[in-house]
Amino acid sequence: MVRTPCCRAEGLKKGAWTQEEDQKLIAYVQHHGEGGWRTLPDKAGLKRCGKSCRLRWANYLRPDIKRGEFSQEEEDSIINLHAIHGNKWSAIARRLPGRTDNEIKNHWNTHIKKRLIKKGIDPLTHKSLDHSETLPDKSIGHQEDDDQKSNNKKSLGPSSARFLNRVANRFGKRLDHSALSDIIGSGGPFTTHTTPTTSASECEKSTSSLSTPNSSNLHIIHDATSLSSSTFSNDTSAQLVYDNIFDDVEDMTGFSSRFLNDIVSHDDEDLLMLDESSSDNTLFMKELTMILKGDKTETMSFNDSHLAAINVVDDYSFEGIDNWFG
DNA sequence: AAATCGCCCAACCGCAGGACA
DNA sequence: ATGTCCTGCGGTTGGGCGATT
Repeated sequence: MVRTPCCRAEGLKKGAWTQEEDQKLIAYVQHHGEGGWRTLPDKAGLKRCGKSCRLRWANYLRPDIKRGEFSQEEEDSIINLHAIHGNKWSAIARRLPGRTDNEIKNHWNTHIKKRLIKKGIDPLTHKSLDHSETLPDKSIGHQEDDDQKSNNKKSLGPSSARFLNRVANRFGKRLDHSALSDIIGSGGPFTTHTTPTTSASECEKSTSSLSTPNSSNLHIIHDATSLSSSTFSNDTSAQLVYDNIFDDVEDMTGFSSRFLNDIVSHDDEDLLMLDESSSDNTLFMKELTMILKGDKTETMSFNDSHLAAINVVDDYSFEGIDNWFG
């Protein structure tokens, strides 16, 4: 396999870094900050290409890097996150403080992958390698076969349920869980089934904009990580539901459709742009709360009660929000 | 002791996409 | 609208090193 060098310039060093080079790089970054990698080597007196410097810093020299063995907890997280994100190592790394994407990728390829295969689990699909059954492994994530997908959709019922799930996920990331439960009461979708899965990744960026409905009863949570551990269930079977939900946008109508499309189709943006200071936000949340508390609910079980109740609301129940929205 | 094998992981590569002129 | 620069990402490589023969 022939490769062209990443850096065209002659005389640039490649391969392992020396201590001296490390020191130069550290000193430069500490003084000037990260960035400007292209010009950094010259300024720092390094005979390396900028890319190499960036990699060295990001994967090895950064002060916040946690070195050493991966804990069991970290490995579990990696498996779960891989089930959600696939080989999106940077996305996984963002959720494992102190670990780099490269480190996680290496650890996956050299340890976890093999271990999963040994256990008879396909590391790609997180399913049993013999295809006879889906393992009850907690790392099972978004990749399912079509049959199961269609079954899930079937049992899910009206599109509004999907919509509500998404709303629950979306808002659940921003709102204090217990506060919301107080409003909605037990059994509401916020109480048991919001998960740090797909929606968590969607929300990770969205939390930064803090376009949060305003209410004295609703507390904004800024830290998505804490939400992952405390606010949301670890029941990954729920992830399956949500991922199915997220796949299905076509049959949405009216408000839910617009709402969903906004949320679903733009992972990188927070399009639920409600002005934090606006009283409309409170109105919106009241509407939403009323719907979530609505009489027209039914309990839905999923896959032998992997899931507890999810409130399902018929589409016409969205009329209020629909009108409000638009 | 020397040769070979296999694993690990730091580093490299090409590519995609955003920012900017 | 286009081209260039720059950064970040995921896939891959290859050197180091311990284990085995």
